[in-house]
Amino acid sequence: MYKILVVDDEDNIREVLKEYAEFEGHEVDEACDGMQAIEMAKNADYDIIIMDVMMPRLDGYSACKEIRKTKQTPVLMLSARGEEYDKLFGFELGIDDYVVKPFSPKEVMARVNAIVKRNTAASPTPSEVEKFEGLEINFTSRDVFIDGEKANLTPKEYDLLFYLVRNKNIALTRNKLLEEVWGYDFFGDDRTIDTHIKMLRNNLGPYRKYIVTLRGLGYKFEA
Amino acid sequence: MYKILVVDDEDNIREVLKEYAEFEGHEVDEACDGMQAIEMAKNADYDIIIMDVMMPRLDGYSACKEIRKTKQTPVLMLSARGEEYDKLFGFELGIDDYVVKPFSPKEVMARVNAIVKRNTAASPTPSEVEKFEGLEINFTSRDVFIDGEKANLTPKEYDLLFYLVRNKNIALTRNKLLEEVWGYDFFGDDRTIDTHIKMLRNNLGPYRKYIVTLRGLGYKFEA
DNA sequence: CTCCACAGTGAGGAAATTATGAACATTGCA
DNA sequence: TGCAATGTTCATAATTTCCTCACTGTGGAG
Repeated sequence: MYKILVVDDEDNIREVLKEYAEFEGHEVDEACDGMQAIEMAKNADYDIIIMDVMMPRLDGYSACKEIRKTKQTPVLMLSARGEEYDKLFGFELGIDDYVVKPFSPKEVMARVNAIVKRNTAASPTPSEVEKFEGLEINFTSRDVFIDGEKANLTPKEYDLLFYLVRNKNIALTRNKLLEEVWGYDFFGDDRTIDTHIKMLRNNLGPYRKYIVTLRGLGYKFEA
Repeated sequence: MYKILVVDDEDNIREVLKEYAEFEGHEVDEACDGMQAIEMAKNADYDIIIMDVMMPRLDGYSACKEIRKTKQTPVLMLSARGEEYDKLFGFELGIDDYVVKPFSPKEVMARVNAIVKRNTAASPTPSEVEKFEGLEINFTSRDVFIDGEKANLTPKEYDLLFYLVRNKNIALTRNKLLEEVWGYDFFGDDRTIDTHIKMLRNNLGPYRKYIVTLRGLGYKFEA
């Protein structure tokens, strides 16, 4: 899912792009002109900005130039035919790509995907880590360390722990856990959860205290 | 000055591009089809390859795929109208951009400049050699040394190892591996991965320990 | 204090997953 | 074309993990 800013003064173009992008599961904000675009781009982190060249108040190139002063957000330009000079100009400004009107939303989204992919591929995935005293959980490498020592959890134990931690301080019913960790199609014994909780607790050593039993309800990871 | 390889079966297109590029001070080689392009791309380091999609003997996509196995040379595709699906396909293959025929040489050169600029500016030389004890991996020369001795890996084994190492300490699912190493269009058996992991491990000798099995998930290179 | 519904535990067979070897298919090349 | 190397599939073996179940422990309502 990307966060996309669509900037165009024509309502129907914004609408078409927004619809298509949301259909693909992205989140879309809109702006009507360059000034508004600058404002919005500064206040939020977009994965990409799709912007028209010709707009009232402030054109796309100037807006791009201004935005680039503070953010490296990739920009895909929409331009009318016969603006070749401007295109060249655009690349120098650091525009990532442009599409000539009229375009198909499909083509635009294909380019959006290409650009964002290119942009994010370069950064080496910061590992996601949670720490609670000597209990360290690394979601990226799928490691759990207890006082510096690597715990040897089974797949279900990992899944269960990860789910509990991702939802820390939230009361989780047995049903919820079964559904989320075991899958909606699991129709097994309730004791199954208890058993895995037991194993998990054993594996967590002194940090078993974080897993709290909620009598009559389920469990909770309390941090 | 860039070193450019122009690949197209139509003489006049090659000629026009060559002329324009040389006018801008670049050095241009030519190839008439995919096979020839692969050959030339392997024997020289181009800053960019401009390649037609439709060609006799071997099409542009296949050639691109093949070239990308050994080199990271950026590729700009030339395609005829009405190949929208292929465009999408192209981006997934790692094509950097494409231009739809008929195009103006000026537009093509603008994109060439943008791509080469992007490629040389954005990449702060990711370390091309990785070492783990006596296991040395050279991404550039595609060599693997084990205690100073060169390992004789098959192409797939290289690909797999390189991908694992490039994503070291990240839990990789089987699907992810299939998608990234085999390609999204591979619809084969999951056990295929296991087999290659096995061979890779055998080839790594004492350093097989770096490849960790994540039961229920996939594998990980743990350094 | 007693009861009892609910939680914790231990163990073994069932089930799932991975490792491996070999057959088979494909590719590249002489 | 035929050989050699590589890649894929598949059946089987080797592991590991999961689940069930009977039993024990326990908190708190009454």
